[in-house]
Amino acid sequence: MADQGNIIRAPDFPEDGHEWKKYGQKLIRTIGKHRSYFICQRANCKAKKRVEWSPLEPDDLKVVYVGTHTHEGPDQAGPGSISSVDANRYNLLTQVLGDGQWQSPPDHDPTGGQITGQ
DNA sequence: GTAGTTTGACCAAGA
DNA sequence: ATCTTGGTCAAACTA
Repeated sequence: MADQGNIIRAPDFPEDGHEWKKYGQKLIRTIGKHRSYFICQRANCKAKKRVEWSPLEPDDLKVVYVGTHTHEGPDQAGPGSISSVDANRYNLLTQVLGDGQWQSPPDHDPTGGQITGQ
């Protein structure tokens, strides 16, 4: 079909190497951006991913990982090696795609029980 | 025929 | 008690 340049569509999201299944998309009015919902299709993997981007600035991509991959990376996928949890032991990861700029952290704990790395 | 994707509607929580 | 938003599920369509 001729791409209707009018309808907003998810831009080319960066490949994480994992298999994500899109299960929903919504426009968040509070931030005025679109948000797509993805879930890892890997068995035993309950990791979820959210991608939000500005309808007018597809360059501002923000990928938010929720949950953790119970399986190793896309290269190993070892069911018996759940050591990956050691790297993803936290439940929320936020990455900014594009310019690598964070919109504006409300000022959470910079090192309080967050991803302090250790 | 399968897989993946899309849209709409429903539900729940919070203010 | 009401309204709005966010999140998820199901069904349908296309490639």
